[in-house]
Amino acid sequence: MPHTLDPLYDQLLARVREEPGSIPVITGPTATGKSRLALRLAGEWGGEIISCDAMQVYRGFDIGTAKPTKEDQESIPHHMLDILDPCQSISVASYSEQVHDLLDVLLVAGKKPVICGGSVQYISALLDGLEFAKAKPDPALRDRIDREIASRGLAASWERIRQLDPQAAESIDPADRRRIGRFFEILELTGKTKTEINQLSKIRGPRFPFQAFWLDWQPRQALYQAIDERAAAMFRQGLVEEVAALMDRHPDYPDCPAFRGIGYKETVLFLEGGCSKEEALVRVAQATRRYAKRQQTWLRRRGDLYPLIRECKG
RNA sequence: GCCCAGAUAGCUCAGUCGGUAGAGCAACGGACUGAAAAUCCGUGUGUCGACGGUUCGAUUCCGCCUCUGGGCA
Repeated sequence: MPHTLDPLYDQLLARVREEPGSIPVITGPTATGKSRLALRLAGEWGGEIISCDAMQVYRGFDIGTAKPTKEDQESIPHHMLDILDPCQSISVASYSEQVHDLLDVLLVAGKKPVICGGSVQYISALLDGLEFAKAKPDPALRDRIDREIASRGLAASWERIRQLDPQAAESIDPADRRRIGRFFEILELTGKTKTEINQLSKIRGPRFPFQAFWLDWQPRQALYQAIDERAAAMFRQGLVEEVAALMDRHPDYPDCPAFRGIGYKETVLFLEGGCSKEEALVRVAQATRRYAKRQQTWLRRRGDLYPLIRECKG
């Protein structure tokens, strides 16, 4: 099992020492060992960890999100964990705002932050210094727009985007309900097209001197194996019990974003009698593998990440 | 031992009234600007179980063999 992270840690440390003023950012697909690396770095430095994970923000969602343990959190201060109830939602914009504010505070206090997590869109927003324009989503509006799209038809809705904003139409697939909806949401909220809004949310470059690392395993098959093992371990550690308790506490769980996380939606399905426990495990592992792949796709196109690759043989 | 049904992509299967084949899932690649662990797009050559026969031509029809499932002894 992964005790071979030592050489990678040495690389990490060496790079970090070369740029003393920088803020290390450790990212990569799930189950690669990011947290361990971050913990060790922060431990050695007396630093504090800022989690970059869209699911670990939820209180009570521990096993399925592979949240750092109580002991880890006691030994090293962690931020951005357990800040929301499962029915609240988080977004790139609010995440990056909060982290920017947090970084200001920590740096003034002379702390050494280490950012760590696999929510690559959030990481990207930080590294690029995206400024999000005021187009704050509104659930009621969203609901109404969804209904309108349903009655008008997806194709017709997309066609309307093409007329209003040809440039946006190019990056929105005609079958992408979510983005088509978001387009009209932005339009109603701001009176502007998506392209206009994106120009306002321009990339101004990072606000802090980040130094980003991409932790990954080679070949991908090895990572998949680790993912399968971790999924099984989550069930052994009591994922089902955790989810059952959370469902009890939140009767409106079907509408809560946290219950849509990997490991949670499958376990909910099992608890509702929709599949066997074995089937649920298979699905969790599968969804996690797909997720890891999407994370890699995202990271691959960035040119500013220092790779920390664990080569797995046999 | 006999009878029946199968054997086709990594998996589950469809199909070719004889002109060498296609779905779902997986896998792989990609997109992403306030839901992102989300949402969505693209990619299908595989001794069509083995050997023989019929045929211009067999994965398809026939024979035989092997294996699998079921039934009868």
